[in-house]
Amino acid sequence: MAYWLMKSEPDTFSIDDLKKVKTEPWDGVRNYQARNFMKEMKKKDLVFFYHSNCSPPGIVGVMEVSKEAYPDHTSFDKKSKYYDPKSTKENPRWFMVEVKFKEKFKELIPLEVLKEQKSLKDLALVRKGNRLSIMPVAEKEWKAILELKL
DNA sequence: GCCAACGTTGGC
DNA sequence: GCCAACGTTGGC
Repeated sequence: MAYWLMKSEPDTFSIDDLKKVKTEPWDGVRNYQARNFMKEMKKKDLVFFYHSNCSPPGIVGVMEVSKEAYPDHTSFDKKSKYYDPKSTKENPRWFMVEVKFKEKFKELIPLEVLKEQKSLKDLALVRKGNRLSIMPVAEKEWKAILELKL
């Protein structure tokens, strides 16, 4: 089993939104590295939910992969803001996974606190200028982060 | 295949 | 709202 972290802007889609709808297709990813990580995800993999572009940014909970990578149909939809003419049903370029709500932390674990952890110095999230929205988390890192929650 | 210009991400 | 860092695009 593997561990991951996925970012979302809470104004667009927050952990509370996920809690309400229970499961959600993670559509709109238009970055090759992030896409490739989604293709590696397996059912039951655990994923940190990260709130980005807000104050304060940080990890707010845990979700679980409930459906493995399948074509992101919003890339075929001319009306969607995620439309990509280079992605076709015959040869889809973009994929998504479906995630299921597991847990919302009592308190957000701030990015600032994550940055202080020596054990997390290799995590892409805390490295300067990193904009990757989906990234792998090592088992050791996963455990270290869970110890930070209240 | 290089690289400048441009658009986006996301912390602050 | 600013802007640094990064990815992508397109001219050559």
